[in-house]
Amino acid sequence: FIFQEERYTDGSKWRFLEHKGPVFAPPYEPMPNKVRFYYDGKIMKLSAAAEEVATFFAKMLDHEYSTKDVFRKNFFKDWRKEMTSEEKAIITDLNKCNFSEMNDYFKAQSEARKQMSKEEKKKIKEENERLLQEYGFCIMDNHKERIGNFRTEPPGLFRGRGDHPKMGMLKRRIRPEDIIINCSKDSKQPKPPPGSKWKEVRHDNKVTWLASWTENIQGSIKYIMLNPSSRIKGEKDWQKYETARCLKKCVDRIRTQYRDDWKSKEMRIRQRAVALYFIDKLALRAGNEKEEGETADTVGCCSLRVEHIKLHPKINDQEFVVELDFLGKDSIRYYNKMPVEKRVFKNLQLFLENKQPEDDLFDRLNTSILNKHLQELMDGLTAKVFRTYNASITLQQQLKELTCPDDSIPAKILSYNRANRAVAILCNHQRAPPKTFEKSMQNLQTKIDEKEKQLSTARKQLKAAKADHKASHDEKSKKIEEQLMKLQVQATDREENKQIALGTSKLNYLDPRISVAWCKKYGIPIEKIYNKTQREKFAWAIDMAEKDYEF
DNA sequence: AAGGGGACTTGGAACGACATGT
DNA sequence: ACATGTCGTTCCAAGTCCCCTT
Repeated sequence: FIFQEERYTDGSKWRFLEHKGPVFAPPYEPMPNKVRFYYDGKIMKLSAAAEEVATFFAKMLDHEYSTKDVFRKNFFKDWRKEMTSEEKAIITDLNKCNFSEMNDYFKAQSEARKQMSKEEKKKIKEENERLLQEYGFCIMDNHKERIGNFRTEPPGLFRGRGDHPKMGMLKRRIRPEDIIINCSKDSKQPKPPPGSKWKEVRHDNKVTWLASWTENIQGSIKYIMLNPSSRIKGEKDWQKYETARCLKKCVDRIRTQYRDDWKSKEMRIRQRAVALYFIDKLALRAGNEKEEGETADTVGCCSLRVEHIKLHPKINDQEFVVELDFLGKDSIRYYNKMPVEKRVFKNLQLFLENKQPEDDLFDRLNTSILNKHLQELMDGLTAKVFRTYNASITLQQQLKELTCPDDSIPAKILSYNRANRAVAILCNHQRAPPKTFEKSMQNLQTKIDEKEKQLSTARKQLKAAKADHKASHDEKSKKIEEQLMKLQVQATDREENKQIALGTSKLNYLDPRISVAWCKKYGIPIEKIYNKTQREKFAWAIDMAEKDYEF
């Protein structure tokens, strides 16, 4: 079995680790003299440090970010820290700053890049390939593995998502002195760039990362880790789905228990049981507490507040309807209105009693309490396992329900995408409709119309041919029919997918063995479902799953 | 139990390369 | 050859969960 050979029992992740360290962002290149900055209408030459930060803002001039108050305030504050005392004395108002020549310059640069000749583009591509070959791989135990991100993040302005209090702050440049290297003692250690030193070199084989640094916005640690195709990531992924399959075996018991707990005398147990019901039924995230003012105000299950929920004893013929409306991860809105069991409803009414909108719905619960309880119900069980389990089981059920054995391959793939879509909707994976959506739908419709015309012409010819007892045009009609059907399927698929993002569920929630088995069962080439990168990530599953695999 | 640090997974958008049609 | 749309890749933020300290 592919993972067994290298598993360690003592919690260590590897015995040998060798790599070249990260690639750093290129140094700042000052603006050419002809590109000027104006303050209050007057030309002003900036010091290199101040100019660099100014260019970060200039690059974002066309973005909505740069008009937001918080963004501008944070930027200006951090920018001033980079100025000389002379600059600081003059530049006191961001509204009097004119970055437009810098902005034009970057636009021209990007245009020039597009206009480069084939040879120039090829040269850049080769240089990138060389860098990848040199720095993009490491040796972990006996394998050469691809590194996920071998570059440090370049400096720039922080762009949080949603209403982020830190948007616009300066993300500082990462230097070798910020980097902790992790590798094995007996490996050839990476060399810092000439004239510099690493912050530290350590040999910790209880972790999987190769290098790390502390980022200055939140003070959190960033890592350089392996690519999803690596053994270490694949094995972890496989384990994740095995845990979810474990839940499948005992989910009935757990559901019976939490339904029972809705009647508990203890408030904390009732809250735990209702929260778990939400996590199971609605696939909500756990909802850790967050430090106020440090991040956007978003919530998950355990951190839901009174203001996020409405109870309707009766609404449009339905009883006991719960309305949830809150911002979840990445400030994506979750909105759902659904009937629940009477007991759940009554409990929720109880939890809401005598509370203010900003109070916690589950005031006797947090993720740590919940996960401790889950751990007792099943080894390795945590809140997120429910999302994985419900996503994967939904895919499997939907595939069973939607696939018609006699359908053509495109029609079967539409069924697959619809099953995938059911999961994405469950997990609330939304996207902004693509900017070109309407137009591309129109184009597709034009193609369909043309194809229909072609078909009717071909059919007329066929009739004529038959009347003449000549050779049949039947083949031709069939071919056009097939093309038409393909286009129609494509249109349906695209329309249904307007605001749904399939990628996240496909990559993180759906046991790939379900898809592999489905492909084998219905003779669909795996390339139709997974692209090259995805096939590399899921190599273990492609290797493992037969057509009768059951999640 | 509270709080913070650390390691790892999950997430949508931006970017850029490539395919396709003209 | 060029423009345009599509799709894969990269980016890096934002979650989860565990562990340690107090």
